[in-house]
Amino acid sequence: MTKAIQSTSAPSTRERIVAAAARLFAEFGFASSSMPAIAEQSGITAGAIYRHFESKAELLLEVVRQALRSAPVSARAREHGKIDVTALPEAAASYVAKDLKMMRQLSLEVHAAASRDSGVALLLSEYTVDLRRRISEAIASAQRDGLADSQIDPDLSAQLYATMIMGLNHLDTVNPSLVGNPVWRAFVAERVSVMLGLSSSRVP
Amino acid sequence: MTKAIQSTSAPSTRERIVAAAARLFAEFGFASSSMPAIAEQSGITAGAIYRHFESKAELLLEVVRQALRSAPVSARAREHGKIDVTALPEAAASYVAKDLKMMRQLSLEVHAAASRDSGVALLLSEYTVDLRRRISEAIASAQRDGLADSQIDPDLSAQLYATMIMGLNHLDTVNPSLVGNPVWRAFVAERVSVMLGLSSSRVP
Amino acid sequence: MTKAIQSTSAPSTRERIVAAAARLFAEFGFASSSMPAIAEQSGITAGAIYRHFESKAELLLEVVRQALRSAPVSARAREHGKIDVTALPEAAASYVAKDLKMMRQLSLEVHAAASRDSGVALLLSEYTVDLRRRISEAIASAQRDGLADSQIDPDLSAQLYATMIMGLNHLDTVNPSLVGNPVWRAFVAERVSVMLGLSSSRVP
Amino acid sequence: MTKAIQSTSAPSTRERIVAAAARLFAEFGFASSSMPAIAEQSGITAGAIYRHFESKAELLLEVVRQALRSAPVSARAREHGKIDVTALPEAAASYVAKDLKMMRQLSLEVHAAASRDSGVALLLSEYTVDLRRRISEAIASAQRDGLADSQIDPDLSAQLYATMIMGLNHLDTVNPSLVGNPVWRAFVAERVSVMLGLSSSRVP
DNA sequence: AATGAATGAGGTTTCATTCAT
DNA sequence: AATGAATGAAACCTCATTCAT
Repeated sequence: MTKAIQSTSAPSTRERIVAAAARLFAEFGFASSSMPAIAEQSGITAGAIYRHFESKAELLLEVVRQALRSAPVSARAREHGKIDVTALPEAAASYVAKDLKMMRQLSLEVHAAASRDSGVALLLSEYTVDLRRRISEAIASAQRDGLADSQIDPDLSAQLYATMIMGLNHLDTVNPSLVGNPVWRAFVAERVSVMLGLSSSRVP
Repeated sequence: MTKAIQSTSAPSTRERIVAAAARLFAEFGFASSSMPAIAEQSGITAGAIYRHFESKAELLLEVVRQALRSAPVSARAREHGKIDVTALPEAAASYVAKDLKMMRQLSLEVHAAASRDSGVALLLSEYTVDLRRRISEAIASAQRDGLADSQIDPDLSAQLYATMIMGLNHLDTVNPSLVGNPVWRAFVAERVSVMLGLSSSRVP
Repeated sequence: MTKAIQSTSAPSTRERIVAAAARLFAEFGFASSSMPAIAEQSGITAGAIYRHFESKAELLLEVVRQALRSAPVSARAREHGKIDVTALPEAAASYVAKDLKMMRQLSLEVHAAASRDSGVALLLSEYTVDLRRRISEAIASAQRDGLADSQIDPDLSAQLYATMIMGLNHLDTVNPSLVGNPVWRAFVAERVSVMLGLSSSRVP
Repeated sequence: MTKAIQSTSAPSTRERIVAAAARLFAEFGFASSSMPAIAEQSGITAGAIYRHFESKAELLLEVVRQALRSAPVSARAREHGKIDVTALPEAAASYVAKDLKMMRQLSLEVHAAASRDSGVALLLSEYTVDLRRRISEAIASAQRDGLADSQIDPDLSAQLYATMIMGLNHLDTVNPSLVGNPVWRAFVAERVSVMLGLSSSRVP
């Protein structure tokens, strides 16, 4: 209750720092986002950040934690407890939305950071391993229900799904004109569906 | 001809600089790769780099140019002139090879750089636009020949193919255990084939 | 009376601050002992120190005051009113005791501070001038009683005695293996005695 | 030869840095001497120091090395190879000279640094151990020649001599009025002689 | 009396770049 | 073509101190 109220009321300094850092990390990358710049965006001084985070690396970890918590897939999963396999294609397609640009860039930055910071790597690994398992289970369950092609390995399928999502995070760089494009969005959903063996494309 | 000879003989200083920069950019990122570090890896001094490149940004451009030139897809395309659509799934699958780790990381770094450096963005855009066009044409051609599902938009298909490849570049971070895994490799090829509508997965 | 009770009961915050500061100054030096570190050792916050001391320099002064008050030589002198010359060699020798390490280090830090802070210099000067005068008088008195070689200038002798004590403060750095060594301790007492002309080393 | 010439010709940047650092360390202490301050005294920028020394700690080590090399006792010893015991009292007395103030302060700072920096501690230890051994041997040799009281342990005597010298380094703080005072100087020489058992003060 | 957030200055160090040699 | 010294800016971080609570 208190939490809910806080999240809508004026953000605390700590929250402002994390938000500013996330924004800057997404836009300029971790290495090119200076503590003074983050401080300025937070309305405080660089030194003050150290009242809230031990180091820049610690701040990065918090940004990563929040980013993972608010990722579209995990958000949906949290609500429903179990992942609904029929929602997967649309979940992937939702990554092309215009207003998720910062989320996409931040996601890429998180992955880049993971290959350079073991703390981030651990966080990300825990997250992806868990998510992959749940997607895999959802697919397997769908296969048992006859809703998905049971010839396809669920684990690898989940992995390929995650791979595609990582690819979609590059949309702004690879083809900005498709950002927010509804035709492209529908196309992604439909092809991912086929890729996962969900579409009964084999009806005569 | 001269080039071919040079590439097998002892590399010139310029080549050594570019190779060192590519390696470091891939491993640590552009911002975290210092000119002294690049120089050291090249066997020279930081100041000497400026005899060959005007600035660090210029060096980045050259690294990007060479990276694009040696990307698996474009390499294949250069040889055959036209892209063979049936080779596309295997080309994508080849991205999971163990010895391409640096290429994958460099590819990601190039895309990250593109979102921050307009020069890199231009180079990358020219490259991807051209590649996408050729893939699109290859798919369209295959469709006319009855080798591919003609219900699928070739442009969007090419785009999705490129997206998947970008996703595959993240393999080392997302699931290192799959790197070089032949089962995964075959799976990727097969599912990409389906995704592009190349497989006659429709039972007779 | 009140003091005596306090010194055995739980120490006041002020006392804890001074004790913590003395410990840290002795170990790391004044400049390298931060207010937050002193606060932490005192079980309070840095800001709280300023309720008790105007500044770090003021805190240093108080530490110096207490250090001078509790120095072995001055402590003995306070008790007996007058200095007993025959006790001087043993007083010097007592500086090598194992449990006085912190006192030695603090003494050195006080002297170092004196050469950089005029307030400390004044305090130290008052202390040493007074002490030297009393030692000198004790020696002169002993000379009149035929207990000391009267050929030796009492003032310079007192000065040399103080010099030797400063040297002994360096024992931990100069030769840690001698700390607490009883042979060394006896040697120091005996030689200082000779140095001051107290020993009738002249064979009859 | 070349060295001798260099030491009189214009000093190199490195030499200027070390000299400036020694001066500042002596006056303000290591912790309170900033790299910008050292740089300014050397006529360069703070960053430039790092072309010559890896870190501030490394610079300290070099300052210590040179300080030990140019200490009066070691200088004398280097010239003559062996230490002449009859010169010891005068060597100690020479520490009170007016123009050695910086040397005294630097010596104290070196000892202070030794208790906080293991690198310095090692350097200092090697130096003092060696010096003590040679003084001890000189005393023992003198005892065999009947020039010194053979009742006195040479090792402890050498130790006490070193202790006295450390005490003399505090002259500027303890009693500035004695700096350069010839009477004091003679007194020190005479009493140290007695302390070491060199004076035949026992003649009837 | 004490906390904890904040500031502003300053600390060490790195870096892209220039230039005399 | 290359070195090595140097600069000036900027990086991360710490600290003495203040102040609202």
